[in-house]
Amino acid sequence: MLQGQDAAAIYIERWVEATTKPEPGICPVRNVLDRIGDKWSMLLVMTLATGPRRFNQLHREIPDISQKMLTQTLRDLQRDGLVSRRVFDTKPPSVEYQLTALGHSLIVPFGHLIEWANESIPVINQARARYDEVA
Amino acid sequence: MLQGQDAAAIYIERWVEATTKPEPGICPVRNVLDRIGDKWSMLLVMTLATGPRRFNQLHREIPDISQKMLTQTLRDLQRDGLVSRRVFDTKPPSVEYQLTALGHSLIVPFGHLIEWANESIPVINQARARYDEVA
DNA sequence: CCGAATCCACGTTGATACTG
DNA sequence: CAGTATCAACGTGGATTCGG
Repeated sequence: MLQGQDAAAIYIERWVEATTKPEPGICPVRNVLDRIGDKWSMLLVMTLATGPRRFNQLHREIPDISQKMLTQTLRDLQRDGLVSRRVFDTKPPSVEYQLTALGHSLIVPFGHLIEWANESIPVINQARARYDEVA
Repeated sequence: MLQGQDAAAIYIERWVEATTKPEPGICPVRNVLDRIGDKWSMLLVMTLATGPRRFNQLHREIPDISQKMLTQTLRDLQRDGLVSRRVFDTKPPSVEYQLTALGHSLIVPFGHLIEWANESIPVINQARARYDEVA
């Protein structure tokens, strides 16, 4: 993993590399950002990070999400290969969701962002206060 | 910076730390994710990463963005302390935008995400193809 | 050159009701 | 238990027009 103050240059290169690919559909960054940026995906990923869950179990842990969005977000995550879905034909049926290896691999880079958010939020709030007070 | 296979546990802790704070407004993660996830913020940040730009200069480099969203996104970034704005009262007026130290500090953790996106996009596309073909 | 202001189309999300 | 289906509300972003 890269370190140091000028590591930024490397990341800028990667950004260019990622955003200039004329790949199928749209660029890798937008694909990932659209998922990460949506309202529930990362909350689900981080919840599943500690172990598999069943549908209503997830719903109980995250009461704010609607049933529709829980289903939809899980489908999207499954489609992207971040989450796997196993059906046990018990009666009544039971479905278990868990992170795939790919899903787990997202936690570390995402964690760096969380870390940055935690460290930076005081500065951000300060900047916001200053900005708002002028206006 | 943390490494290794079980670093995930640390990041999960940080996630909990960040999401359980009953801070002013909403949690740090949502604040940061809302910015990062929007349509233009990171594109602007990465464009400004290589040096300051003037308004129309940015507009020329990113033709797809509307003037409204360019202004609005720059305002939001400025409010969060990620971008600074300097006005030169020449005639006609000229305004220069550049990343702050905080803005620059975002590049590295964001870069990890880009790196993940670049590495993972083939797997993701594969997963999507498999998912779609069943349906 | 650097915006502000307005209007509107669209996608995302939520609420509610129903089903195997 | 684990969904689907339908409808409505809301916010984001784009197009356009105007101003200092």
